[in-house]
Amino acid sequence: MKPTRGGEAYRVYRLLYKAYGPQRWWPAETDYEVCVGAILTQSTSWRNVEKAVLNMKAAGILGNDAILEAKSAGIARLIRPSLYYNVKARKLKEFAGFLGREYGGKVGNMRRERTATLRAKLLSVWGLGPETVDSMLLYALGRPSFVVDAYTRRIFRRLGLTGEDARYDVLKAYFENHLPRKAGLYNEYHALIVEHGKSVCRTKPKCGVCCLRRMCGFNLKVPDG
DNA sequence: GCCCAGGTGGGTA
DNA sequence: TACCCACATGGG
Repeated sequence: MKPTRGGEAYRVYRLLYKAYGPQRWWPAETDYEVCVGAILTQSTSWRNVEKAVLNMKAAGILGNDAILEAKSAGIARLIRPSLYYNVKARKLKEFAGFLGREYGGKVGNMRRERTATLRAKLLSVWGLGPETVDSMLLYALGRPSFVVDAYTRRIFRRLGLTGEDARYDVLKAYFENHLPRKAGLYNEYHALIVEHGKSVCRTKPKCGVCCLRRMCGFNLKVPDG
């Protein structure tokens, strides 16, 4: 199917954009900070991630070499606000080891790789799953790799646009096959989904559908397949 | 007290 | 493949 701006996926995007305006993500100062944040935000609210990132900055360890040199226990203590701090300290070290070995410790050096190749390599790193990897690809490198998260799954299931138990790659393909392959669009779309999800769709609505469905006037069609 | 937060890895059947 | 659980804590 040819990606189009006329489909339901794009229509939902326009509704969200109208409701919340441009989000201009990712909230970070450097590409490296985006990657660190992508790991720290796993199953954690951004507010807590911010505290952890500030602690790392204050301690001067928000860099690849510094993370490699630091002790796991020391990193864990700093990132305590982001939850799961022991496993996340290991994840930061695993990522730093990978980046050091493969790309000289520079996020920018990953740009020489094709997206599919880089995605596969990042997924092979312990602690980096599809959402974390796609966040790095999209927000640190500007690659058009759609990020699927719990909000995405919840909202689009309630809208009836995706299956009840669609797997990550199926949801990702739904967006990438129904939208123009533009990083800027994916960037705003995921950010808008998170904004909507945390502000409105956090609790399960009594009607069982996302409030977006009301915004759409209940006229959304379920796409084929 | 209960539920959830921008997941992921490992174990089991 | 499909579940379950561990990781871990604070705020609504």
